[in-house]
Amino acid sequence: MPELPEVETVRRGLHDLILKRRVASVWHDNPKSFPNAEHDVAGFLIDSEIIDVRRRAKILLIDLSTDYTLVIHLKMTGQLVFVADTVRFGAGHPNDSLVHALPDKSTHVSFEFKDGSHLYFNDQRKFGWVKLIPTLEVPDIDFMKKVGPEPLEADFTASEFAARFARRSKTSIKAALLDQTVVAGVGNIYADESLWGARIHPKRLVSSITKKEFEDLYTDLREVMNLAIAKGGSSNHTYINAEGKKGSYMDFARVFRREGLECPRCGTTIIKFRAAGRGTHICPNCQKI
DNA sequence: CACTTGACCTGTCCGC
DNA sequence: TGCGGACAGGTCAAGT
Repeated sequence: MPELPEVETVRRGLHDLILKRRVASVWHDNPKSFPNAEHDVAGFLIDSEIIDVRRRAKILLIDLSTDYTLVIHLKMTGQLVFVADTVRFGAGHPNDSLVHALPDKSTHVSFEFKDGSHLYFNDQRKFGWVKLIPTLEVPDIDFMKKVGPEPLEADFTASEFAARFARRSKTSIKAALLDQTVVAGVGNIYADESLWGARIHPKRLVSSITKKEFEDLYTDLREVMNLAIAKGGSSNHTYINAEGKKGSYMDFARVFRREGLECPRCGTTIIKFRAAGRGTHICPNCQKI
């Protein structure tokens, strides 16, 4: 599900909602969703206090006062939703946008805090996971060692962006954009949206992309991701933020999931096909091979 | 090493 | 209404 803007939206919400709360208990129903040693849970999660909520690429990092960290990947359908009160729902309640109370059948991990509030990890497809790891060991995780730079960092430049693609020169630009070791956090939505912005066909070989095109792609990727964060991310039927609310970026999408509609730049009908193994949307007039 | 494909799961939608 | 197949915002382990 979530790409960088959605994970960042969840991070910001969690930061406001769970900082300084103390963990009372944890429940799970699936070892793949929560594959942690019992003695670590008992010794370093229970009774710990949330001291920070960070993000790297599409991974959330919830730091605990015990020098352990909850490392969380939402994959396709994961959600982290904070619920202050599981009893009363309805108009005016902070979670009134939820169509039903949590936990539900997709809840696979649940944290209860000392004040009675809960953090639910819901995951329809069970690809996501929550791992409890010593904070100092987080950088040693294989993914963390190989993941590329954060594209929205102020000191990340267009020339650095272009240089990252060097070792993926024989694949398509879309496959390379989706490769987390090239640049962190890009997924299917923002790959299509940024390629449309830069007028690049997703099947173009990386080796054929000009310096100017890399500069345009860099600029548009940052613009589109910053806009998406400002709009609270993109929501399909599975994505909601930490308060249970949907994001509105899809109201601003130019090509993603808009096949059959007009290109907002030239009016040509947007088409969908497969590229890099993923559903891919382009304007066939603006983006040519 | 670089690249592509299948697998991991569950739910939904679309055509017969 | 039922059934089969494709597909869904991600990544990893295999295969070539």
